[in-house]
Amino acid sequence: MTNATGIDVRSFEPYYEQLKRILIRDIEANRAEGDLLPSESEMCRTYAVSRTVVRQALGDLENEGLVLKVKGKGTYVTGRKLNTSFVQHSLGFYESMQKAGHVVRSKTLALRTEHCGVSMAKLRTVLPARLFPGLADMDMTDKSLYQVLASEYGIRPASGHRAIDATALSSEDAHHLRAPAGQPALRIESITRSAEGVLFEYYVAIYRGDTFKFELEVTSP
Amino acid sequence: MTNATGIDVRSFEPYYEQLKRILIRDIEANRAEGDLLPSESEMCRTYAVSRTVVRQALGDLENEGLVLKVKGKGTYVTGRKLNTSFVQHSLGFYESMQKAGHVVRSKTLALRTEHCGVSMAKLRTVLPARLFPGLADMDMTDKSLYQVLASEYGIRPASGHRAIDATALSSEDAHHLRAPAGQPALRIESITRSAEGVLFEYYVAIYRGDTFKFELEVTSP
DNA sequence: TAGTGGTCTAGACCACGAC
DNA sequence: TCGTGGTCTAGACCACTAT
Repeated sequence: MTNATGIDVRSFEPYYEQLKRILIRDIEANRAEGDLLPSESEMCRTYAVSRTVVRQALGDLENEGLVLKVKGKGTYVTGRKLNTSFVQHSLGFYESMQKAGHVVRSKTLALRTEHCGVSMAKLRTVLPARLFPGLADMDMTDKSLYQVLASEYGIRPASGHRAIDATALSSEDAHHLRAPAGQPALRIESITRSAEGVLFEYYVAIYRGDTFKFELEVTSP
Repeated sequence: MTNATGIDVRSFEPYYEQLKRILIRDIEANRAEGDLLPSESEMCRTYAVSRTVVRQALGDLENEGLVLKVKGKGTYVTGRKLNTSFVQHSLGFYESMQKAGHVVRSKTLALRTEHCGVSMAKLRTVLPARLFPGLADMDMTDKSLYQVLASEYGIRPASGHRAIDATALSSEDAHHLRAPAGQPALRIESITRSAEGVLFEYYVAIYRGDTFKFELEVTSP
């Protein structure tokens, strides 16, 4: 039996593609962000297809950022690329995240500082150990790295270099960001120098592609 | 039977993750770009796993840009993130591509100009039709849009805004860039103003994440 | 304990590409 | 014709979540 909301077995289009279209239409018409979709086995019954088909359709939709699958709970509708944030260039990570309204927490691991912008970005910062004695012991939980460097060491960022590319989330980064591995991510590699020209900071930041945007103003030379 | 290059059935790691590691090691050690990997059914026999496992591993590797699956032919090794290029900010597309040593060809489609940086980037440019009478008829095959705008209309870019995010390649863009759909891509949305403040150009550029990098120098305000 | 998504098996038929 | 990857079925067991 085939109807307007079912799978057409005579179509040349694969079942999972048909199902994707059905689900997208359903989500856009009837679901809000955070809504729980029917379970995979229920979709099997509803659309009379095997779980392989349902999982391929939902897997594609997850890769496209429309839904999020959570083991043991279900499949949720996510925001649809609407919640972009802003990162001003020439700002430190903490400042730019705060400016965008995000809470920033950080953990200090030896001389490695790892910031976690609430399931948004992942960051690895490397600082020359010689320049910053005692930095590893400092409480950075709710302070900017730049604030600490300025107040404790008198070093302020003056210029820097940023390299931006797109990459697929590694499984480790995906875990930190609570996003599917392989999902597109913005990767920003950064070097910062003080006014004296001392190269004092290097970091690599990973941003979820579906929730982040990097914006800058440019002028002619 | 388990050996150094096989699947460990006692491991907590899923078979497809183990197989991914095995294949990545094999590719990095023994394969060159363009090489044909063993078929899926041969991998099933070699590693004593079902085709589901092999397909999940190869599907992940394709999403990560390491291999390319071709129906009826097989699975090929692709280039591995080595060929990054540079795009200077505050430059037009043509200039930045040329600076990076790329050949730029373009097609004029009505008032739409589409540049194709030899399987590297895809670009859509929108210009206000009122400001540029006759632009659609001009030969832009090997000229910069900015060159034409300056020589024919006396308009020069002075300032602009860039928004950069990461996205998955749509199947259409993937076709143009000869890359797998879903692969991470850098998306740059750009607005350019003349010295008089006239907003005269808007474009969206899609760059393959595995071959492109966007670099900029920043200074403290 | 019951339900969910994650992983896996052992098959099957298909369209496509090379021969 | 034969081998390839693409799609699909009908099961199974698992870890995780909630109650």
